[in-house]
Amino acid sequence: MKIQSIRGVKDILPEEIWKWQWIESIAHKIFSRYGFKEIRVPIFEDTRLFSRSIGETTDIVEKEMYTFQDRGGDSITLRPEGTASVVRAYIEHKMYAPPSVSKMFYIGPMFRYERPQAGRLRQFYQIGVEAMGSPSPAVDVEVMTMLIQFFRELGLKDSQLQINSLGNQNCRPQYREVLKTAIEKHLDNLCKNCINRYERNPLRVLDCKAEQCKEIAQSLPKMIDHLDETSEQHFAEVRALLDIAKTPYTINTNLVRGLDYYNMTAFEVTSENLGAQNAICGGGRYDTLVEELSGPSTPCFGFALGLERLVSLVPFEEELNNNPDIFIVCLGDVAKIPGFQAAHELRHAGFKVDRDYETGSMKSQMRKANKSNCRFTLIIGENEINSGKYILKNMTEGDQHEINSKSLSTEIALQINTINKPL
RNA sequence: GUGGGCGUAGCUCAGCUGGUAGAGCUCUCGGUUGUGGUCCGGGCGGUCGCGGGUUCGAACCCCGUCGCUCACCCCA
Repeated sequence: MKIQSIRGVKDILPEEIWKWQWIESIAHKIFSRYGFKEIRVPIFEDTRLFSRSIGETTDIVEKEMYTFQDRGGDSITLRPEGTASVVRAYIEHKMYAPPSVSKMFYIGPMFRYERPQAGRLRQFYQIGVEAMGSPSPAVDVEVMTMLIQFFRELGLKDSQLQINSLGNQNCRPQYREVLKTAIEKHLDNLCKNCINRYERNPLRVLDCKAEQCKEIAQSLPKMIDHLDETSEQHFAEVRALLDIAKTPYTINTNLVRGLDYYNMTAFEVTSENLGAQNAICGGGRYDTLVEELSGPSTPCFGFALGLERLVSLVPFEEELNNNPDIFIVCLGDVAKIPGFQAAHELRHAGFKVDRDYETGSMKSQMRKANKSNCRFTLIIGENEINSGKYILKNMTEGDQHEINSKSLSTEIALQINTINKPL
């Protein structure tokens, strides 16, 4: 029986891995400008870490986690998101000790048991950013601005930053009640899901996609009209700083995050070119999570973005594929050893070298050289071996030169530098 | 968990009201000595997802099954 990959997972093949590597390198570059350093945390954790942080009654915890018992009988879960692990590590390593803010990012796979669809896999990759230790709105704005700069650097055009405020423990419970009473009047006209949400998580009614609910949601009281003084002040400063940074955004009063730990600033970046799963990035402030996981009171701000979705949006221009500098063509058995030696020498001299391991006709080997997208082909045959002069062919121009086989790498470097731009 | 669409060559797909399978691309070989890309010519390649059923006959109709995909839910 042929074994194939598990439902909802994907191989990232060599021919497209450069896209991922490129995006990741830009992330490193931009994030480091803002003082963020990478952290690598385990992909599985004590199940309780996620149920406590994400929220017992969220869909993720209730029905989407890959949870199993290990051989010691402990309940283990493949991480469905990254923030919980970073917070756990932050507490475990007492990273709150130094007086500065801890700024970290991570890149890696997450796991959720859902039905796969466009832009949604069971194993998917996220880049996440966490700034831990400051309540300042400047942190919110720096992180969001960093994100926008990252997207710009990637060449993304159609993405849109939406922000909202979710208030804090002070004002949100009150708002929740206000909202429930308001929804109650419309119960007959809401979709089935929203009737359910009314009880469990009334804020979710606000971002329902059903037409009849959208209309009703417009008329419902807004969180931002029920903020307490602290939240109100914070939200105002966030907007002011976004303006100063000239970071474009829109306020979406119906924006709600799906994880329980968010408060105050919440945001999403969406794109129309993604299909139904149009959120490319989501995040916000989570000021109480560290405390809830038994750490010291630590206000934080963070986001996570979906790499598969990002890869599908980035307008990759030139192929940054790792093509060989030189492809070696060997003619006949006499050229086998000299070809091997040439490849060896050139690689040690720092060239990217590939070759054909079979000794086919020259035509077929030249075809392979062409397909490899190499810049030069080194031809070694009986004549070349006898004369001690190999042939170096420029594959873009078509011209060729003799190269002394005794000083291959230095002569090739010279040739290449004089007739073409340096490798 | 619920619904829609789809499984035919390595890839993208065609195949009429049932008559035992086709194209393009790729690959491969060649177009006189040892030179790629373009062009021209030849060739390789498919138990039509799998299992049943109807039929003289099934890629096509029916049932089941597996897989993929999109959407709902939820989320990145």
